[in-house]
Amino acid sequence: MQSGRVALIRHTESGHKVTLHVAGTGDAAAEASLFSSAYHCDCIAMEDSTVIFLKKTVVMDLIASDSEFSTSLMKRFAEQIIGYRRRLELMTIPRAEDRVLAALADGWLTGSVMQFASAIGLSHEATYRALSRLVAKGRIKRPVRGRYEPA
Amino acid sequence: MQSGRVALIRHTESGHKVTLHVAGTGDAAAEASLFSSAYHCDCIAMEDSTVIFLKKTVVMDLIASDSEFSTSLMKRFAEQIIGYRRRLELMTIPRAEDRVLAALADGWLTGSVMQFASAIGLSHEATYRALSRLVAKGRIKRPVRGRYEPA
DNA sequence: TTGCATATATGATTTCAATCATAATGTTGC
DNA sequence: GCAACATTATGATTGAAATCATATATGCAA
Repeated sequence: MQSGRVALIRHTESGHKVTLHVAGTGDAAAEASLFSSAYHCDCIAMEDSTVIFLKKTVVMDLIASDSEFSTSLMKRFAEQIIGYRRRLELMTIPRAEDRVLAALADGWLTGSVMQFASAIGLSHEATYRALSRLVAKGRIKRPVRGRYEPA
Repeated sequence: MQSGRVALIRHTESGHKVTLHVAGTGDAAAEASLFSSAYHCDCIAMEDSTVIFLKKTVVMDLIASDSEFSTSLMKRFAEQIIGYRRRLELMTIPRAEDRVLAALADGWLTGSVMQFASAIGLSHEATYRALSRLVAKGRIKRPVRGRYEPA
C-alpha cells in the first residue's frame, strides 16, 4: 500500500462483521492468501487509498529468489501472528470495560467507535457504555464527541 | 516437533489462560518469536512429546540461504494467520451454543472439554451446557461421557 | 437547505454467560 | 485398593452484555 488505510472484513454466517486485518501505508493486505487458492473476505477502503496489486506468481518468485525480501515478508507474518495472539488475548477479557481499556491502550481505536467495537467483539452499545463509564471514572478522556484518549 | 502435542499458553492479567497455539507432530512452536527478542508465554506438553530445539541463528541462516525452507516456513505462517482469523471469527459468535457448534465443526475439540472451552473463550460450564443442549437438540452426538461428535 | 443515512449516545428490558456449588466419574500415583 | 485430583456434568444465582428503542448530532448528496 502506498497510502491510506484498508480493512479486510469477513461477514460471518450469524450476520456479524469481523475486521480481520487493517493495513496502512507500507503494509500489505491479503499476503496470507498467497498460499491459498481462494479466500473469502472483503477489502474495504477506510480512507482514500492507493494500492499496488501484485501477481501472486511474481511475489512467489521473489520469495524464492530474493532472501532479503523473503526475510522481511516473514517478519511481517510473524508480527501479524503476534498481533493476532494479542487480539485473542483481548477477546478473552470478559468485562467490557476492561476489554475496552486494554484495546484502547493497544491503539485499536483509530477509526470510528463502531469499527472499534467490531474489532474487539463487543456490540457498539456496550462499547459506548464502557467508554462512558471509563470517562466518568477518569480513566480516559473525551476531548470531543466521538474521540477518546488515554487520561 | 517429532511427536506428541504441546500448547503455547499465555496467562492474562485478569488471571485467565489463553491457548495461543497448539503444535502437533511435524509442527513448530514459537516460530513467530523468531523476530522478537522476548516473548512471554508458557509451552505446556499436553501429551508425552519429543521436541527438537533449534538455535534462532541457525533458523535465520536457513531462511536466508535455503529458499525451499523459507517458502515452506512462510506457508506455515500464512496458515497460522488464516487459522487465527478463523478463530477470531469464532470468538465473535455471541451465543455459546452457536460458537460451540462452529468450533466443533472446525475440529477444535481434540483434547478435553476444558481445553476446548479455553480455546474458544467460554467458561467450561457454559461449554458443557451448550454441548448438552446440542445433544438434546440432536445437532451432535455423545457416544460416551466426555466425547462429542457431529450428528 | 433539506432530506437521508450513519455515528454517537443512553435508557429499558431480556437473555444468557459467568460464577459459585455440588456431585459423579475418571485418572494417577502410592 | 484407595486417596487425591482433574474432568465431566448440572443446578442456582447474579451480573452484565445483547438487544430493542429512542434521540441527537453529523456528514453527505440532491
